[in-house]
Amino acid sequence: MDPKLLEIYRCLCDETRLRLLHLLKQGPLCVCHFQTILDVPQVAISKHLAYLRQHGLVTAQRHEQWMIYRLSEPSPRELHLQLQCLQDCVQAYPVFKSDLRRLKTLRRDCGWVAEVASPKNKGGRGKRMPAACCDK
Amino acid sequence: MDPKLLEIYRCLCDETRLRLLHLLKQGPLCVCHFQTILDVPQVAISKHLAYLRQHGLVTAQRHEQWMIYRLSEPSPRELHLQLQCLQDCVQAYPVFKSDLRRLKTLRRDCGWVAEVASPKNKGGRGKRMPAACCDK
DNA sequence: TTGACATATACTCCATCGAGTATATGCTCA
DNA sequence: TGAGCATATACTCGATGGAGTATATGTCAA
Repeated sequence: MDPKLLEIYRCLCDETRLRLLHLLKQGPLCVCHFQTILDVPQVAISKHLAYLRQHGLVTAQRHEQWMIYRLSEPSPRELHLQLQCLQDCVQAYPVFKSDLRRLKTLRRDCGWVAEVASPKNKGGRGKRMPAACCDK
Repeated sequence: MDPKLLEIYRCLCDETRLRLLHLLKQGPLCVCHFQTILDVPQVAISKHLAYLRQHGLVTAQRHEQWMIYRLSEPSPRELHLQLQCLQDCVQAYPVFKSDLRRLKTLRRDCGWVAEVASPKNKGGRGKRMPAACCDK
């Protein structure tokens, strides 16, 4: 059996990874933002992101000192369906809601996040990330 | 975090369990039919069904010497969504197609399966299961 | 070039999982 | 009551997963 679907499910059966994917569904993010939002030790975030990367769900790209993670594009059909379903399921769980709330705050306060998340406004693309990212 | 969603994902990250759930989505089945369809050792089927039962995805009911498994009713929202999504994802995988094919054969040959699966035709409900179920 | 920061990797420990084998339980029928 | 069938449980073993700690790597800026 094509391992894809199983791989996806294995990626989805950890709370931290669910939260990471849920956030990534809103747009690319760097590790330090995940740390801020999830309030989980750096090493855990990093390892879970590595896991997701090894299984092809996300890709990473260095930008100066920061690693930017985003969902794989183009996403295979199963992944797309699963992430949509996750999105629907997650409504009832407070953690995900508060993650979203924190993400919005970050977007407001950190020019960079807002910009990468919705790349329509390209003014200053890649130039607005402050020294410690968003003055974290 | 309410463990429900994670529990569901953990149940979904094994191929045998995916196949079991996929079949149960079509209607109740007894263990011997799972064996016939999946061609997997009895003990494996039994243990995976126990796993699904422990996590509330399926229920079991004895009928004479046979154990009839069915999806939990009413299914919680997440489970419903997930099983629907599984259904969609699974289209591309030959295993699941051939499982369905075998299920249809069983329904044709085994009065009992056909009857339990679509309980509209109630004639002889519970009486038509032959000695060794469907003469397997 | 040194120090600070962001992130990744290596290593250990413990829990869980899945497969296999053997055996137990529950039911039916002769 | 004993045999046979359907199913479940106990036990072992090896693989994988997740947490924590320590350390390495890559980048920037002074």
